[in-house]
Amino acid sequence: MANPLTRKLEAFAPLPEADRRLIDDICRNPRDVGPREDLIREGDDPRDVQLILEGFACRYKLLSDGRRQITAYLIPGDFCDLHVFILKAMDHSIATLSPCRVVAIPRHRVLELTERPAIARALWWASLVDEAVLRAWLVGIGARGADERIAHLLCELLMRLRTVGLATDGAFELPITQAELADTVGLTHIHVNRILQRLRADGSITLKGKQLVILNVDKLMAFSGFDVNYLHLGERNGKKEPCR
Amino acid sequence: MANPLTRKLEAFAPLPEADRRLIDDICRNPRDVGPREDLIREGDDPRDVQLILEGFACRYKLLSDGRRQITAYLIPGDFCDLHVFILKAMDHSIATLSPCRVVAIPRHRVLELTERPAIARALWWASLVDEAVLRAWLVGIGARGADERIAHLLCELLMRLRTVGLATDGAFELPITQAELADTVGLTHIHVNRILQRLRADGSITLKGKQLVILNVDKLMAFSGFDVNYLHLGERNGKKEPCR
DNA sequence: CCATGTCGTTAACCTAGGTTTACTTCTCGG
DNA sequence: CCGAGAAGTAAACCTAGGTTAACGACATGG
Repeated sequence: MANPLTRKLEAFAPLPEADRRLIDDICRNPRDVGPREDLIREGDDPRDVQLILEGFACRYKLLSDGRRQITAYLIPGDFCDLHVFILKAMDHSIATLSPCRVVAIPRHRVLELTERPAIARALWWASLVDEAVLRAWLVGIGARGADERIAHLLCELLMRLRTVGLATDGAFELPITQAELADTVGLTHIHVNRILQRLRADGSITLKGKQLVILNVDKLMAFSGFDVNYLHLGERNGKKEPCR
Repeated sequence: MANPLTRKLEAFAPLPEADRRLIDDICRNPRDVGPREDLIREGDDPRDVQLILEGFACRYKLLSDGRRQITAYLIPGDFCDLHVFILKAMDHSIATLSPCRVVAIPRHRVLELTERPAIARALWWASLVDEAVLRAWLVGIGARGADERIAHLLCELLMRLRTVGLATDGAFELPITQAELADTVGLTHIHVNRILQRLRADGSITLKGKQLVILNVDKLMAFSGFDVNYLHLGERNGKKEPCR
C-alpha cells in the first residue's frame, strides 16, 4: 500500500517519482502511540512536524469547565503541525484517538519537502482543504440539525478515507467512541447514540464494533446536504481506486 | 492612518520600508461597494485577490433550506482569497456586511507581494491565524452557551480591530445587524437580542446604533473564557497604539 | 473465570434556545 | 416632514437536545 501522504497529495496532482521516494524516505522511522495520548499540548512549542501514518488522531480544545471540543480529525496522511516555522506556541492540543503510527519529521527534513515544487503546492492545497473542512464543520454545528450533522460528518470521513485507500464503497473503520463523536459535533453522547440508533433503524447505516457501513451513500449525502466540492479533490474525485 | 494591511502584517513582525511602500502602491485604486453585496460566490473561479480596506465583510455558506452560516468576518486588512493560485472554485461565498472599500489585486501583483520574504512570512502567519479563529468559533458554537459565545466573539472582534487601529479601549463600531450576528453564532436573532439585552442590563456592554462599548474588557474576557493566545499577536499584543 | 472498567443503550424528565406574532423604533428617500 | 421598510424588542408558547440515572454488553487483566 502506498504511503498515505503520497496518496493524499496525489489527490491534488501527481508527484514525480523522486518526490514519492523522498516521502517514503522521510517516513522511515515511525513510532507507535497508544490511544488517547497527547501528541502535543496547547502552549507547547513544537520542535518537529508530526505525520499520522496509521490510526485516528484529533485536534481539540478544553474549556475551563471541562467541556471539550474536537476541531479536526487527523487521519493517515495528515500533518499535525506545519505551523512550526511560524508560530511559537500551540493554541490547541492534539491527541490520538485510536492507536496510531506516527513519524516525527525534523524541521530540516520538512524543508526538503517544501523545496520540491510539486510537494509544496500540494501541501498548500492540503492546508486550504483543512480550512474548508473546518468551515464545513462550523456550518454543520451552527446551522444543521443533529442528525444531518452527524450524517454529514460520516460522509466527509468516507470521502477523506477513500482518498487514502482506507474505505471501499461505503465501509470504513471508525475507531472512535460515541462520546468522542459527541465532542466533535457538539452534542451529548446520549443524543449521539439516539441518532445513531435512528440512522440504523431507517437503514442508512450499519455500525457494529468499530465497523461502519453507509448502506446508501447517495441517499445519506442527499439527506445531510453533503457536497464534495469543499474537499477540492481532483477530477477523479476519489471515486475509484486508480491503481498505478 | 497607515494602510490596514500593513498594520495587520506588522502585528506579526515589522516590515521594511520598501515593503510598506509596495503595499501602499498596490492599494492604489480601490472601489466602493454597498452593503450586502456579494464579492464572490460559491462556485466562482476568482481571477484576482480582493482586499478589504474599509468596512466589514463576511464569508458565508447557504444551506438548501435557506439557513445561512457566516464562517468568518473580514475586516480592514483581510484578504478575501489567496486560494486563487491553488483552487479553481470557491466553496463558499463572500459578501459585504457594511459599505466597504475594496481593492482587487491581480494575480501578478500578488506575486510581487509574495516575493518579498517579510510579507510572504506575514501572509502565511495571517492565514494560520484565520484558521485559529475558525477553530475558536467552532469551539464557541460547539461547547459554549449562547451568552459566553457572543461575549467571546465581541472580545475577539475588539482585539482584531485594535490591531488595525479601529478600536480604542473597549469601543468600536460594529456595523452589523443582530440577524447577521445570529447567523454567525448559530442562534436566532431573537435570542441574540435577548442576550444583548442581558449583557446591557448587567453593565457588560453598551450598544446604541452601531457603536459598541465593552465596559469592562477584562471581566468580559473572563466571563467568556477568552484567551488571546490564538490570535498569535506579537509581544505588543495589540494593547497600546504603537505610534510610529 | 471472575472483577472492574469502559462503552453503549434506554427511559424519564428538564431547559436553553427556537418559533410565532406583534408592536416599536429607527433610517432614509422623496 | 412624511411614509415605508428594515432593525430591534417583547411576550407566550414549543421542541430539540441536555441531564440524570440505570442497566447491559463487552473487554481486559489478574
